[in-house]
Amino acid sequence: MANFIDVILPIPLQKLFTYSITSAEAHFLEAGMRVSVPFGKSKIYTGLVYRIHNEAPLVYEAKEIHQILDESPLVNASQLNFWEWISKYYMCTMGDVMRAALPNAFILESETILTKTPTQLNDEDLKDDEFLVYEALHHQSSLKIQDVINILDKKSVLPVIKRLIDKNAISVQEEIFEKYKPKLVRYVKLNSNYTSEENLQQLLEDLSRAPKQREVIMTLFMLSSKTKKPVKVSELASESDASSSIVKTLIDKEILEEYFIQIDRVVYSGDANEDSKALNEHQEKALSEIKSEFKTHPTVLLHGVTSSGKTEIYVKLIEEVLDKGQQVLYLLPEIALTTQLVSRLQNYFGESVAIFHSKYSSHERVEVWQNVLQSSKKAQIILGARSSVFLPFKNLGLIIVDEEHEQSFKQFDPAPRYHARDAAILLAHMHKAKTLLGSATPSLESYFNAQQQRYGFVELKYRYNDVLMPEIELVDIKDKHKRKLMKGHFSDRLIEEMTETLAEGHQIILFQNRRGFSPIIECNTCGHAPQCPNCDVSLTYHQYRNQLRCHYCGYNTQMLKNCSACGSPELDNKGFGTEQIEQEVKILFPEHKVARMDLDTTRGKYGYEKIITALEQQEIDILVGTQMLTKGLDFRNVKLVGVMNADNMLNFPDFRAHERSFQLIMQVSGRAGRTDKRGKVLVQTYNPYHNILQQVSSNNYEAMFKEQMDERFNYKYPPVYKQIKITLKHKDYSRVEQASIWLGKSLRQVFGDNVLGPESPPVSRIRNQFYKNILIKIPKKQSLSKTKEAIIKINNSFFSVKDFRSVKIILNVDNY
DNA sequence: ACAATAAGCCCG
DNA sequence: GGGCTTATTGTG
Repeated sequence: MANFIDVILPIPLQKLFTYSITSAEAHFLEAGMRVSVPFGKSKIYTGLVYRIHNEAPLVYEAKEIHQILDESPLVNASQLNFWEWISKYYMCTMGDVMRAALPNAFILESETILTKTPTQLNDEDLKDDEFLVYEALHHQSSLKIQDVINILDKKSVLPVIKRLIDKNAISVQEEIFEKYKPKLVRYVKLNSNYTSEENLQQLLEDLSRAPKQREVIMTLFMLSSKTKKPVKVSELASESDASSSIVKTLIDKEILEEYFIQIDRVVYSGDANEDSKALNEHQEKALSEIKSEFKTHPTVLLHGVTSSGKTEIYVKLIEEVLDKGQQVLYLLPEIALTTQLVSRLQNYFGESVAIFHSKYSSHERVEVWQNVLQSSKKAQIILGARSSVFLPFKNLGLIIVDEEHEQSFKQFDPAPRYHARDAAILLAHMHKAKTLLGSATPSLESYFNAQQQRYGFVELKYRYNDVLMPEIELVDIKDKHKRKLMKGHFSDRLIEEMTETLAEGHQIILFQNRRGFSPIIECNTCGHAPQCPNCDVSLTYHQYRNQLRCHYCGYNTQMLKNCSACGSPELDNKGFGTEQIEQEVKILFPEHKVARMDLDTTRGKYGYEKIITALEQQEIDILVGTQMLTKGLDFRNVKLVGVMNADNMLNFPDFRAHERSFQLIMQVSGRAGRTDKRGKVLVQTYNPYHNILQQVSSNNYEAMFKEQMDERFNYKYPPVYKQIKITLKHKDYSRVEQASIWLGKSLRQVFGDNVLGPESPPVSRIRNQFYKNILIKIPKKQSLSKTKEAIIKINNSFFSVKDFRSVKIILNVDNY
């Protein structure tokens, strides 16, 4: 009987692909193993075995696989179920899920390698560019495609290569490379020839004329007797104060023997050196409530005010799950994965904590993956960002989603556009595990679910040590402007409070939301603002490099000296970003240290940590920053938080703008006064009577929830209705316009008034592509899966229209 | 008239 | 996604 496998390929294609295998291979292969397979004319891809069967494809002859890449499954059966769910729910292909789920290093791709053929050719037979490539092959044995691109200095090199092949000058091979290389550490030991006492004596005598080498041998004895462990080359070299070349000489003389041991890149060498803290009465109560809620609900929402000590409660729950021998996933927004929290958990749980996030190299991710797959001791607790829901858990007992309201749990681009919180709840369900959602400002949808009894609900209203919530004061800057009490963007009240706080030796955080409000340049004479050539936005000014940059495509240019429209040299800085606030603070408080935290200053791997540490060590008096400031940081000495302008977030055109503003201001406020003295928050606004600001200042989540839910109900927004956003994109404006009108019409025939648009988004052109959006609102009682089926059907007929085939369609389920 | 480039198509 | 075929555009 013939054997076949269905394979997932990491490309955005709807179907699985069938390959034929031998019966021996059929015997060996299991679902979840990787195979390399030929695809198309020449490429070799990494595929993941999805199904093994005997059903020969009817309309084509299946190709044979190239090679088996794993000895045991890399992906387990429950993960494949999870992938399937993601792909169905978020309307993407299995290939998309595979790309997101597997660490990059697992997905091997072949590379085309050129080599010279033995045939002798006359140089006159070759054209100039062909000759260049041919000549290069005389100097090195093989060339990659990229090398040829560099040699010829142009993009389309394939025709040249093709001609060379035709002339029999070169041949090409496809090679695949393992991307993951285990990290090896070099160790040394004494060659076995010298283990006997007499040989050793002889050796030391022989070396008497090479004192350095003798010294090294003596150090080796000393080290190995002291530590009773293998001795690293690096250790030996530094301990004996000898260069590594002396060690090498000894190895060459076969006196020492080198060997390699594979080690983990991600190691935490410390032990669990702290017991978990005893809980206070409020925490204790919350903990027991959570446990009793878990008896009736798989998911529980913990609403605990900032610095109420949620983490300690998590730690207690984790301890219990670990005792049962189960794994724990602790999800956090990317940005909140700070050393602060990591080292806190490592103190409690030692090396059983593994960390997984995007700043990790692909090699480090492979190691975490392997540890989880083998249910290794080193990975009992995974602390990770959204992509860690894809790790190969076997025996998951608990998922904690901290800062549950954070929108960064939702992936926007590329597909799969999944929400890690929602995916986590499903993942927990598959493992019969529990999920705990925690937040000081829960998302409306989670709070709503808790009210509807879909989730259990526990509240924690008291801050740790009964510290008071900060006092929130609204400052009317419209009035301040009128009475000329503003200095730049600072009201007299804010300056007063800042002066006082600094005099007391405390620190200040100033929050400026960058969103939709970046510093743009405008000509004072004609009002012209420089635009991005590829996108429909004004360029923003970045002082630190004196550049104009586009936030959408990364286009940048030197700051202009004159207006490009009228030539006037008077260019003015409109709007204010963090940079400008920083400047103003420096002028207002020249004797204090000011720092800035935003995307620009935290770019490097440790950029973020550096600023945090500086703040903790009180090297910074005033920190100016964006959203980043809001994420679960614990600064003892910050007593004042200033929100520079609350209005630009409130007025943001998005149905969640109000909810977000509330969450954001509450979260920054939480940074103030975490210990003894009560903190203070000043919120500058043009509209102090705005309901959201009133709710913020009275710390009234319930009122906010109620009012926002009314709005969501009236305007059919989530969580009352679900929604799917369809984005069309093409480089030809009239093409997208036509296509979107057609699609809108077809959708309306099925969904009626629940289809909104098509509409051009606020930024309607990005990277020279024009965009149109269509929004589909889905009532609670309407079946989500039927809705999706209908959309897919309409999509299919859309693509059967020849003119629309080149239009890209992006489906975004739960686009919020 | 031709080549360089873009668009369209399909892969098992 | 990429390689190959076919259509389109630019250029001497």
